[in-house]
Amino acid sequence: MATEKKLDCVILGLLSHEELTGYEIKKRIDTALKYFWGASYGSIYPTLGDLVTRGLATKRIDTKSKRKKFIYNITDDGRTYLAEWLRLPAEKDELRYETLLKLFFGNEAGELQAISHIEAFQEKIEKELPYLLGSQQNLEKHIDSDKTHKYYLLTVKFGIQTYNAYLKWCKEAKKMLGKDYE
Amino acid sequence: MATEKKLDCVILGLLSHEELTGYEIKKRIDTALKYFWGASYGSIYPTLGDLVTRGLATKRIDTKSKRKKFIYNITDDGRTYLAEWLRLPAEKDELRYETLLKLFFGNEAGELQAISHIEAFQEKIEKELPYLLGSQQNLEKHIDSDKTHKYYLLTVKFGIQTYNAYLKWCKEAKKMLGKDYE
DNA sequence: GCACGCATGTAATTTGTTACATGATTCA
DNA sequence: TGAATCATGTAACAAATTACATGCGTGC
Repeated sequence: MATEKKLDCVILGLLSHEELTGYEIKKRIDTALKYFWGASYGSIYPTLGDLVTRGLATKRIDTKSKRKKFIYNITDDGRTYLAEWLRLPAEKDELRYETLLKLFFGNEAGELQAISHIEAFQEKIEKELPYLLGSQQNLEKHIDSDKTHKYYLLTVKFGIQTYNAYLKWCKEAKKMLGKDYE
Repeated sequence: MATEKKLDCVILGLLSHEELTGYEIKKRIDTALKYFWGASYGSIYPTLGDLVTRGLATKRIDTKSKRKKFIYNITDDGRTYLAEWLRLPAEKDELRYETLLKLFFGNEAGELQAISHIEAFQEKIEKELPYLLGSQQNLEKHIDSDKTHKYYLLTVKFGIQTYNAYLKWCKEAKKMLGKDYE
């Protein structure tokens, strides 16, 4: 992969808003960032250790809860590092859709198979869209309670806009493949 | 990465339509597949060697051209392997947009920086869209000359649909960040 | 004569996933 | 009591990028 690691910035970004455990970081990534970023425990915990070593975050044992857990905080150096990265232009926006790959080579497999790939894709989108719409509603309701909400909302709206475009394309594509009915 | 390698299928897919050299494969990926897939020489050549070892492709020296070059062909086993993969549902459609990441954490950097990220994104899209529109025109003109064209067109239309949605979002996003003017 | 595009490949390095390993707490 | 969720981490492995290394052909 070697495109320059961004997980450290992602984690610092999350920590810039609130202190979190590794487990909570994973949850944030799997919910709020889900539509445009991903990461596994196998990369989160080592990166967290790294950030502490580099002085960009601190780790402390939680005393309040009964469970053994470690709470991470961003340091001033961490904030500087994050700000620096945020200032730089985005290097890479990448889309990797296996569905499109299978469609591109669709002639080898025939129309029926192509249609079934499109329908599977469509179902996935239709299932996820309601969550995005829910997020939008929620964020719009509490837009003033926290300054970060506006930025979250921006990314949610991106998801909604593109998902609607996907659905429009699905219909068009099925029509092109001879599925006019229904 | 470990998500199960797909480059072998991508290459077989390209070879299913015509015989190609490694160099040409790279070019196809950088043009036709550009909007939803990518690969470098460092992965293409080793994979090509692999495919030959596994009997899914053959390699022969080109005698016609003056340059030293190797032409690859798909075998019957290769076609079977490709068909098998095409039949299976897509496992992963992934989007990784650094722009959205920077926007999500935008509160740390402020509105002006957020706007400049959006504008950079918008410019990139506006620059690429004409190529997609050109491809669309071309493919629609010659849709009947080759059965594969219909499938290529499908993916091009996907790109156009999503890029237009992106542009719509850019406007909306800038408005949300207080850039009403212009 | 020289720059650009054609053409092939390898090695080091990066980054990340998956699977494994472990164990506590909460709730039904 | 047993399942689900909370919680942390490591090790083996996979996949791909970047940088390096090399050299021919063509057109200006």
